[in-house]
Amino acid sequence: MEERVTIRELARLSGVSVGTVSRALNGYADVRSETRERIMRLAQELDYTPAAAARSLVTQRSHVIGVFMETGEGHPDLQHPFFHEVLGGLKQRVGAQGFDLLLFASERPGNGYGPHSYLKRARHHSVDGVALIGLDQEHAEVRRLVRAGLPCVGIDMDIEGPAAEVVMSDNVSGAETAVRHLHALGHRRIATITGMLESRPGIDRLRGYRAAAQALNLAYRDEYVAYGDFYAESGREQTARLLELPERPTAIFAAADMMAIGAVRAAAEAGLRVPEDLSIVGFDDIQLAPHVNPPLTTLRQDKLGLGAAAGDALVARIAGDPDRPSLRRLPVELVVRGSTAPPAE
Amino acid sequence: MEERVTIRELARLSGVSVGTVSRALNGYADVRSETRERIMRLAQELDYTPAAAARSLVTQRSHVIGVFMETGEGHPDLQHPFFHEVLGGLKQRVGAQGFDLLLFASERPGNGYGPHSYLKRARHHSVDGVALIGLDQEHAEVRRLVRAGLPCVGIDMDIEGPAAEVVMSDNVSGAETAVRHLHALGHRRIATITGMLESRPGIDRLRGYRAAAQALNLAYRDEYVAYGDFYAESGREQTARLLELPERPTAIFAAADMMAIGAVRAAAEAGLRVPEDLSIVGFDDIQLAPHVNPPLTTLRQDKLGLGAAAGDALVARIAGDPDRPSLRRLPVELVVRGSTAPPAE
DNA sequence: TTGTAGGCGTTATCAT
DNA sequence: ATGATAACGCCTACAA
Repeated sequence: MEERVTIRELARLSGVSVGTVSRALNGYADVRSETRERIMRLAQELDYTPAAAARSLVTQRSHVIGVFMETGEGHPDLQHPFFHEVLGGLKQRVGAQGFDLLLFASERPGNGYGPHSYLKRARHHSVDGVALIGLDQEHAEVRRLVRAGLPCVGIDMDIEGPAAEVVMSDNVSGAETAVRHLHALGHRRIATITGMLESRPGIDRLRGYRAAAQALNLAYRDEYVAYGDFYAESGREQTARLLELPERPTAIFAAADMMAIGAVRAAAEAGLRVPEDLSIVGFDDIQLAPHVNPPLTTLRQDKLGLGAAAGDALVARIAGDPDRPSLRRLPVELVVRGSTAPPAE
Repeated sequence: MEERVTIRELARLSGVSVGTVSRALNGYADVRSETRERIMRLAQELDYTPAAAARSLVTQRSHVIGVFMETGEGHPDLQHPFFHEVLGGLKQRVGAQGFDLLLFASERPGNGYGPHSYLKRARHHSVDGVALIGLDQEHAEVRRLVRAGLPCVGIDMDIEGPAAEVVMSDNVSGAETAVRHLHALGHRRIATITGMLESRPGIDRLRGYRAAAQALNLAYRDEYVAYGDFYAESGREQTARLLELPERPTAIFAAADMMAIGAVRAAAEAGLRVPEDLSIVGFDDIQLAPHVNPPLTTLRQDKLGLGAAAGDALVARIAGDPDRPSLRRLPVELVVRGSTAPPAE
C-alpha cells in the first residue's frame, strides 16, 4: 500500500515551507498566486490528502458527527425501516455541509481498556456533535452524554441539555387526524394499537387517539386500546384480540405501518376483508405502504426531513448558534389509500 | 463544555511521567502494579478518554472502518431494506472487534478544497478498511480505491484488488431453487422479473432462472423475462404486463421481495388471487415478508451474515492475514410460505 | 509574501 | 520500573 503523501513532502517538492503549503491549500490570502498554483498543481498530481486526525488534533474540530443507534437484540432499531430513512436524511444534510458520520459500533473502541460510556465514545473520536436515534432516553449514560455540553440532537426522544435539541414528528396531531379520518368515514367503534409506551412517539400517538376520541364523543372503552411495540407481529396479535371482542371495532388506528400490516394479516386470517369489514390506518408511510395489499392509508412522517432537521440543528450548534429552539416538531400528513372505507353496517 | 482530560494531566496528578501513564493504561507489563492501580483509579475518577486522533496519528491505525453506501437519487441504496440489515450485521461484527464505522457522507470532508475521490476520502480519515455496499462496480473511483491496496470488501459487487474481497449470496443457486420449487408444485409456465442487470445479483438471479428452466426442460420464452429494478413499482408494472400475455404464466419468480410485493398487488388488481391463480416467489426475505398478505414464499438471504462476513474479511485483512479467499458466497434458503401453491388448472 | 517553531495528545524508543 | 524525548501530520502565531 503506497505511503501517505504528507504536507512536508509537498513542501520539499515545491521548494517552500510547510507553513506556506498549508496556507496555500487552505486558501489564505497571503500567498503569491504563483506559488499557490504551483502547490495546488503538485498536490493534485500527488493526490495529496490531508490527514483528518492531524488536522482535528490542532483545530479541535473533527467535522465528524457521531450517531448512536442501537442494533442489539433488545433494541433492534436498525431493523425498523423508519430509522434508516431518517439516517439517510441526516447523512445527506450533514454531508452537504462537510461532515461525515461516525456510526458508533464498539463499546471498546480501539480495543482500549474497559467498556466506554456513550460520552467517552463520543470524546474518544472527538466528534463535533452527536445524533441519538431511538434510544432509551432514561438511560443514565444518555443523560450524561447530553449534559456534557456537546451538541446533541435527539430524534424521537426527549433529551435535555445545554446544547441539546429534539426533533420529532407531530405525533399527537397525527394520531388525532387518523381518528378524525375514520370518524369522518362513519366509524364509531375505533380501536388503537399503541407503540411502545416507553417512547415519546408511542405515548404521543396514544395521547392523540384519546384526545380525538374524546373530542368526537366516542365512547371510551378500555378494551379498545391494545398494546403493541411498533413491529408487525404485535399488530397481528393485538388485532386478533380486538376482533374477538363482543363488540368488535370497525376500524383500527395502528401507531405504525408495520403494525398496520400485521393487522391486515390478522384480519385476513379472521376472514375479514380490508377495508370492507375493517378499516385500518397506519403511521409512518414506510416505503412499502403504497405497495402492500390493500395499499395503506397512513400518516406520512417526513423521514428525510427529520434527518435533515437533525443535521441542521447539529451544524448550527456546532457553529455556535446560540438561540436555537429546543424542540422542532415536523408536521405529518394524512395519505388516504385503500385500507380505509366507510363501515359496512 | 468541560475541557478534555489529557494524558499529561493524568501524569501530573499521579506524579509520574506521561510515558508511564501510557504504558499503565495500555496494560504493559513493566509497570509496578501499585503505580498502575493509582493511575487507573485516577483515570476512572477523571473519566479520562484517550484521543483517537492522537493515537491513530502515531500508531497508524484508526480502528475505524469506512463505509461507502450511496443514498443519492439515482442510487437509492440506503432505501432498500436489504442494505440496512447488512449494515447492521457489519456494525455488530466489527464493533465486537473494537472498530467503529465511518459512514462517508461528504464529498468535501472538513469543507476542504475541492471534491474528494473515494480514495481520498478514505485516506483523509485514515480508515483501516473500507466496505463498499451496492455501488456501481464500474465506477472509475471505485476501481482506484480498490486498487490502492487498502483492505476492501465489496458486498454484492465484483471488485478486484490486492486486498479486496467480495461477499455475496449464492444468487444463482437461489434462483434455481426458486424455479425448482415452482416446478415441483406443478408449474410449467414460470416467468421471472429481474433486478437491475447492471448488478451482480441481478445478473446471477436471471442466470439461475435460465439454468433451472433449461434443466427442467421448460420451454424458453423470451416474453417470460420481464425487466425490473428491485423495487416494488417495477414488480407491479412488469407483472401487469406478464398477466396480459396470451399464455400467461401461472407462476412468477421475482428477484426481490419488494418486487414480489408489487407483483401481489398487480395480481389483485387484475382480479387474480395469490397463490390460487398465481404463485409468486421472492428473494431476500425482508423483514416484512412473513407479514404481508399472503406471507411471501421467498429465498432468504442471510443479511446479518453477509455483514458479518464482510466485517470478518476486513478485520482479518487489517490484521494482515495473507491467505484470504477473494470471494465468500453465502448460501440462501428457501422459505415456503403462503404465496406459492400448485397451479389451478 | 514566506519561513520558523510551538503545540495538538499519543505512543514508542532510548536511556537511566 | 520509570523518565526524557522524538515522532505522527498539520495549523497558526510570530518573525523576518
